[in-house]
Amino acid sequence: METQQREQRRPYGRRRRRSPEQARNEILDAAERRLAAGGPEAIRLKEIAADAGMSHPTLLHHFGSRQGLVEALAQRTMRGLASDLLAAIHSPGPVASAPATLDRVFQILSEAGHARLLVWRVLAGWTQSGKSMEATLLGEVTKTLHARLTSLRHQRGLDPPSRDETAFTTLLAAFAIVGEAVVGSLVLNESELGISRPEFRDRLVRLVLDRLVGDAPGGADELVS
Amino acid sequence: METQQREQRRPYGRRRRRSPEQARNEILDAAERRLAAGGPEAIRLKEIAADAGMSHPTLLHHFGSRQGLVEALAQRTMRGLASDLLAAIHSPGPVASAPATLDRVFQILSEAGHARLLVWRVLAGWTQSGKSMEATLLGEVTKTLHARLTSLRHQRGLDPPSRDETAFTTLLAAFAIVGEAVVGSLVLNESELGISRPEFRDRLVRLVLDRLVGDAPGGADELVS
DNA sequence: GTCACTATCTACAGTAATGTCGATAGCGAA
DNA sequence: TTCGCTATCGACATTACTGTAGATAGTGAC
Repeated sequence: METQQREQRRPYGRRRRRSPEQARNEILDAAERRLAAGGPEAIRLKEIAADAGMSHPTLLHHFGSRQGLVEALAQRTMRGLASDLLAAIHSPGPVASAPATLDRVFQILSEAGHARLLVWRVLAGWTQSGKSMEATLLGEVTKTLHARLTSLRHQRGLDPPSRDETAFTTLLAAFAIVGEAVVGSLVLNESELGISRPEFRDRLVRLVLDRLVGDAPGGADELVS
Repeated sequence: METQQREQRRPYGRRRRRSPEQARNEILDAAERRLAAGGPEAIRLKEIAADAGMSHPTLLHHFGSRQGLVEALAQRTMRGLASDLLAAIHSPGPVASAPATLDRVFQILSEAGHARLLVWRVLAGWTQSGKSMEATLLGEVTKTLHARLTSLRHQRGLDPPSRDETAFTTLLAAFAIVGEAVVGSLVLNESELGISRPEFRDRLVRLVLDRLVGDAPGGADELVS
C-alpha cells in the first residue's frame, strides 16, 4: 500500500469553491450520469464525487447522507420531467402537432433516462408515503388533456370525451412508454418481431390519437357512434 | 444483540442436508422473496441464507458467487415465466377464456414479482449480449398468438390478422403490463384518476381482445371492414 | 458397519462503502 | 487587510458484505 507519496504530497491542494447551489447541481448532474450509465448500484459517493471533481465528504456535506442525495436526485428529475411534460401539453397548436408532442414525451422519458430513475425509485422502495409525485403529475396531465380534448372535439361538433376513457388512455400510454423506455432495448432491437422502436412509437402515437381525438384515419367514425 | 447464546452454542449444530437441487431451489425462493419485497439492493447473501435456513457460505457453495446466484435467479424466473405464458396461450379453449388467460398473465408478471426482476435486470445492465431471453419469449408468444388468431378468425370467416398488427398489440400489452406491474402501485392506488388497478386491467384486456380477435362488444364490426 | 462424498458449518480475511472529525482555504464583508 | 463563515479536504472509524479455509456431519453405496 502506501500509494500516496508521503513526501511529495502537499497537504490541502488547490480547491474550487462553489456556491452551495452550484455544488448541488454539479453533484446531481454527475449522479444522474452514473445512474443512467450503470444502473441503480452505480451510485457510489466516491465515484460521483470524482466525476464532479470533489471529494466525497463534500457530497455528504451538501446532502447529509447518501439517501439525501438520492432523494434530491429523484426530486430534481421528477420536477424537470413534470415541467417538460406540462409545457409540452399546454403548448397550444393544431392537432397535427399532437404526434410531435407525444414524440417529445417519448424522448423525455426514454432518452434522458427519466424512466430508469422513476422505475428505480419504485424498485428500491424509497417512495415517500402519501400521494406520489407521479400520481400528481399524471393527474394533472390527464386533466389538461381532457380540457384540450373537450375543446378540440367541440370544434368538430363531437361530444366531449368520457373522462374515464381519457384517463385510461393516458394511463395506457404512460405505462407503455415507461415499459418501452425500460425494456424496449431488450426486446425491440433486432428481434424477429419485425417492429423497430420508431415504428412502435409511431403506432402507439397513432393508437392514442385514434382513441382520444379520433384523428387517425378510420378512427373518426367510431368516435361519433 | 448477542442473540447467540455463546455458552450454550454447541459447535456444529444439527444440519439439514438437502439435495443440491432442492438447496438451489430453496435459496432461489428466498432470494425471489427478498427481491420482490425490498428491491434490487435487498439481495444480501446473509439475509437470503437466513431466510432459507442456512449459512451464507452454503449459497456460495451452490452458486459460486453472488453474481452466479443472481443469474440463476434471473434464468429460473424467466424460464418459469416463459413456460407459464406459453402454457396459458397454448391451452385450447373458447375465446371466452381469453380474458382469463390475460388475467393470468397479469398475475404472473405483477404479483410474483417477475416484472420487477425483469426490470431490475435491465437497469443493472447485466443482460448478456446476443438475443435476450425476453425477445425470444416475446417472439414465441407472438407467433403462437398469431397462429391461434388465424384459425380463430378463419372459423368466423374473417381474414387472417396482419402479422404486424399482432406483433404491435402484443408488444403494447407487454409494455403496458410491465409498466403497470412496476409503477402501477405508485400511480393507481387512491389517485384521483378514478381508475383502479382491476379496472385498468379489465380495460386493457378488452382493448387487446378488441384489437386482436374483435371479440369485445362493438369491436367485431371494424374487423370485417 | 465402513467409507467416500459433499452439503453444511464456524471463523476469519479482504474489501469497499458510508459517514465522522478536525483542519484548511477560498471568498465576501467590515 | 483582517475576520468570519463555510465549502472543501485528508484521514480515519465503522460497518457490512462477499468470499475463503478448514472442519464437520449427513447420506447413500458397498
